[in-house]
Amino acid sequence: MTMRAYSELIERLKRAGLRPTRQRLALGRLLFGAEAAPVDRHVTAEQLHAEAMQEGVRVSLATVYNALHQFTDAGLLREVVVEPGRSYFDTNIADHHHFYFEESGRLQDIPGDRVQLGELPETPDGCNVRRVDVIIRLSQSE
Amino acid sequence: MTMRAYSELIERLKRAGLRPTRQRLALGRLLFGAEAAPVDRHVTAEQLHAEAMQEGVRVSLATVYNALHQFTDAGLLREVVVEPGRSYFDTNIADHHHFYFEESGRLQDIPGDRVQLGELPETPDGCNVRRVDVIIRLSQSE
DNA sequence: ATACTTGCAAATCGTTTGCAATACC
DNA sequence: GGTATTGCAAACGATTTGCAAGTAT
Repeated sequence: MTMRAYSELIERLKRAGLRPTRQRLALGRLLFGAEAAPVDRHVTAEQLHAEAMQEGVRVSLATVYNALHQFTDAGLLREVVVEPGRSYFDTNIADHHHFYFEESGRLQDIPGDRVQLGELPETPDGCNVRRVDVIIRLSQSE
Repeated sequence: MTMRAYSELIERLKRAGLRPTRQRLALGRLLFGAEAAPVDRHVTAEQLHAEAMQEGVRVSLATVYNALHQFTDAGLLREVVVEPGRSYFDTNIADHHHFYFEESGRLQDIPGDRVQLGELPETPDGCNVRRVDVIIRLSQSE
């Protein structure tokens, strides 16, 4: 990770009101760093924790959960629920949707402009749309 | 519940390869019976269990889970996941989508024809679409 | 008679919490 | 120094499992 990317990450955290601690920096690097940047990631807390451990970063699982939720609240991540009891955190925060591979449990992004939603029913009174999630569930055909 | 509806339920279960036991009949009645039929229901296992108990039907929670999954596998129900750690079972198995009220945790059906999906990206090789879920997340705007 | 179902209680899973020790500003 | 953050281990809620007892065919 370059010096520059590093200070950008620090800035990003500060702007979100989060102290740039060792743990948050390490997790942030894994999620948004140079290696990860071009790829959109869909990680569970457990996966990210394992990845950090593997790199020799000492972080507790509880802290990973904390960080993921704080990043999500700050708009740096988006949470996607596909199955009961499994939450993915998506590094792609642009408008987009998902393919879900039932066998492998993998998620794959679909750019927002590839799915057109027709006229939606008017939203019930006193409500506004927070988000529209489209999940296309796929299974092995053969 | 009428005699006729009752035997239809028995038939329905048998066709699904499920023995029409006391528990499955009671739960089936609550889900698909005359009282419930016109309304599309979105129940959690706990809710259905509570409802059964209230009616004086003795069923264990484990059996409710079993039945819900068996009904789902048989295509009598559809499972909808909106939040980590909460699964709804939907008695509406027609093509349709959902409003989700974040505050109350309530689901509301949207008829399938009220949402038009434009050209979807071609599905990856060797895969077919099992289902497309559209969830419109709403929050109180006050 | 046999195979399928059930209930119970314990186990499991992913996630959250309480709190003392620690790191950041 | 004061507040935010961390780690740990225990708590948690939802769901699942193992197994002995009960029920449908």
